[in-house]
Amino acid sequence: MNLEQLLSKKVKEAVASIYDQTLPSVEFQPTRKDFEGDITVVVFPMLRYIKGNPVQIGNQIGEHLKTELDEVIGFNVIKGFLNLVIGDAYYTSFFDSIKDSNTYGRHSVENENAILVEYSSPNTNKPLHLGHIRNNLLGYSVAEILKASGNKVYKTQIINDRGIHICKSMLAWQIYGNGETPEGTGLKGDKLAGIYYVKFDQVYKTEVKKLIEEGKDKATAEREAPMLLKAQEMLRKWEAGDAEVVELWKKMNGWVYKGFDETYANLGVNFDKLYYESETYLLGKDVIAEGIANGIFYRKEDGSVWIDLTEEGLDEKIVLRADGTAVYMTQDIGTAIQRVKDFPDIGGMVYTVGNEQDYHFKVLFLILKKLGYSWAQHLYHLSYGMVDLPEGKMKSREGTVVDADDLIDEMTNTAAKISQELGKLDGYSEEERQKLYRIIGLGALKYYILKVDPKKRILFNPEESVDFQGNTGPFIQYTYARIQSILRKADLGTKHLTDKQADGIALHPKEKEIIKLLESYPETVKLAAENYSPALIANYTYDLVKEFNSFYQQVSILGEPEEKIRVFRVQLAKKVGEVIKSAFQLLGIEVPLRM
RNA sequence: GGCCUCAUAGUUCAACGGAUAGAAUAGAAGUUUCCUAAACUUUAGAUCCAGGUUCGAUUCCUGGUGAGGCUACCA
Repeated sequence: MNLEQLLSKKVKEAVASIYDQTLPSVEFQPTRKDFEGDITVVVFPMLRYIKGNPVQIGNQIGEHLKTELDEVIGFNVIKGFLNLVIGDAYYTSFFDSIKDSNTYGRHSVENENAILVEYSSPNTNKPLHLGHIRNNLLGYSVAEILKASGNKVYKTQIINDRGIHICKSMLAWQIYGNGETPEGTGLKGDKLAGIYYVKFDQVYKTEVKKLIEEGKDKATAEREAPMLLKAQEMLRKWEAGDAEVVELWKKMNGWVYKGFDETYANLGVNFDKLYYESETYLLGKDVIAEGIANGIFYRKEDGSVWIDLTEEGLDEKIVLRADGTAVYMTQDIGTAIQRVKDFPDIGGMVYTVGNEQDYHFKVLFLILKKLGYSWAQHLYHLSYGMVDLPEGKMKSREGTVVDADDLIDEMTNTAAKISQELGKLDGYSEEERQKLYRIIGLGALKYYILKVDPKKRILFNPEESVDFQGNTGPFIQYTYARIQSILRKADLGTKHLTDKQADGIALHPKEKEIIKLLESYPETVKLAAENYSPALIANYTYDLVKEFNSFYQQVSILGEPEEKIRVFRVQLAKKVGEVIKSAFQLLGIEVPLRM
């Protein structure tokens, strides 16, 4: 039983014995810094059950707690807030109970059902960009947080490897590529494909312009440009299984996958299972037939199939075209069901997709619920805001994108520059340095993106880039590195304090704050999982680090004359380091031994 | 037009309906014989507007204003 549960029980007892009333719950909050005390009971909500003056009630409950519990050594009441002072002994013995745990903050698997987390899901016609980075970081981190809070997780992505947009880059390469290959040009495969996607658009636009000059109206010109007609022809051939087209498709996709794999490796994300749209795009049609039989869907006169969601406040939505081919929705219904066939223990799914698709997922989830799948109750759209540049929206066709690989390199270079200016890495080999620059550069980028609430848009200014000071990844990494330095010098060896020995220590106020923060870590992980929010973990870690830095500045850890206190402080520093590392793992950020 | 999201110091972010709205940056002023100064300390500065709900509203509701998104037999 933790402190809050214990206090909650005792407060209820107090209310029962003094006022003969039953409280359903007790509200706590950490005591504000400017008041004396460690944990605060909010009396106001009790007024619904107990008539009286909040100050008086607070005093009576406080008196009761003080006599009943050794942990509570004092209290004061201000307005409706009962501030409890908790003795050092509680914190030292709590710390003793967690200091040797290797898995502190990670909850053991308690849910039989697994959660499938989908993220990334790129098109295979162009390289990954900044928007994908946000998607990948969010998806990966949420998967890690769900794991840490006691869920089995499958990470997946669906690769959009078919369709007209894929044919566009294939076609442009076929016409203008002169047989270029990644090996021949030295370009990453995804970059090469991306070049021809842009090329298609240029040629297409020129053609459209020419047609308009020849007197066609805009819509007709856009529809009849030869380049587009050729791409459509290519798609028909692909769907018919034309050997030449399929081979080209395989070749170019192969290049792109290789390029993506490199970017994923650099970014530190991975997947347990891949789905390819080319293999799943026909799924879902049989479900539509079933749904028609059940009266969930209906067929219009032209043969197209729809669902009426007006009762739920939404529109009517098409689920199958008049010609019997699938739409996006059909496929998504089909793949969701397929995933549960592949992994029967799936009890829920998380879709990491940008907020422009909010409506789509609302509809998708509703349809799956109507179809009666039990897991449909636990679907979550991890929706995130766009990453904007100062000039506005990124447009891949116009080449105004921030490329993922370029950005990672740029961050690494900035880290190297700052690091060299500070000149702390004497004695490190070039290889070790490069590795460290990468850890720091990526740490800055990842933290910068993950600390923001996913819903909100991010304005990304490549010039100003990302900070390395203040509430940033490197700041936290730096603190971690300093702790490691302390541990190297402390040579703790076999020295350990027992519960009893530690009990005699008078805690520095900052130490108490640090232990309180450590105490709240497991709860923070749970909360982050419930809210699918890496930002909570990021901000928690920052609080912990800030508190530790402030402590570190005020007292000497290794220089403390009294052995007992020195050992305790080193152990505390060690634990802070472990929690930083653990929390950063949940964000997918590495932590350096030195920097 | 309809629907959805967002709006907090100059800037970037916080705040289960709780106390005097927290940080960071940029500004001003300090702290290195000592465990890593990528640090620490001090200082000034903000809830888009108008109503409502209640002991209490940045948070919930209504109406505005501003920004973005969705509103395809595209994915």
